[in-house]
Amino acid sequence: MERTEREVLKPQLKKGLWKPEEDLILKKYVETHGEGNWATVSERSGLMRGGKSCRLRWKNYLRPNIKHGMMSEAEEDLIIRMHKLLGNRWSLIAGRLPGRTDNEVKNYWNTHLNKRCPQGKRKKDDSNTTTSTNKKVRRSPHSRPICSASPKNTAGGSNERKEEGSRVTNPWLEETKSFDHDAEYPLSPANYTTFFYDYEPFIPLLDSFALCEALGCCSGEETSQADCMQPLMAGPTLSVQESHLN
DNA sequence: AACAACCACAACCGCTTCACA
DNA sequence: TTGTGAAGCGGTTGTGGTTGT
Repeated sequence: MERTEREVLKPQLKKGLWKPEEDLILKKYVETHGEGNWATVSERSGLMRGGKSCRLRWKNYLRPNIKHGMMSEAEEDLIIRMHKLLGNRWSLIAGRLPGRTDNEVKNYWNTHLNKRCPQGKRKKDDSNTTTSTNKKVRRSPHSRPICSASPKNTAGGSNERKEEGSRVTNPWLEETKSFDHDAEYPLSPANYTTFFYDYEPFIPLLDSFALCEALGCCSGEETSQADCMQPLMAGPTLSVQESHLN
């Protein structure tokens, strides 16, 4: 078996599942030195793991207050509604679920909830979707997410940041202006299987109460939008809604 | 019992964005 | 203003357990 260039360059890095003793080392290291500087963790802690791997392991598994196990019905319901609203923005959704990580939410969606959305389920032979064979190919910004009317981001990148960004134009919206194939759904080119917005800042344009409605958090008795959203604002993020409410 | 198929989740990968020199 | 490393993100793959034949 030929070794890849990466393996030659970093032959010492271990991959695969973490062992309990490795967890212990990482946990002790972070407790002593704090989070951050992940690139140096391997050499300073003695772990034969890459910084990325250490960071992920800490973030998704070892960090205090991480909740493991079954999702409650409330959590599940919130994921569904948030996903409907935000699309595959797992970190944002996870931010609403104390103790849950983006990876966990993402996995839960893909393995449990996605099944309930058959029309959006990816097919292996669907040329519009990303498969193992086209993984390296940069995804078109117009690629559809599964089963959602969502502000899908383009491949990679942190999406919250984009919302705060100064980008004003959106190639997707610009391009749709010239679409003339479907008057009823001007934002939904015919070859896209589901309707969604590909423009992050669309969210602030949402009426707050519409947002509440989508999330089902309004009882009608709240005195303000902030009160209404309060139960969903437990986490540290969701800057979109928060900023919109302020 | 042995094997295959399926499922759930952990981990990896490639990319973008940010912070800072 | 630009370059670079670190961090964060979502998509995808790998692995181990479970179920069916």
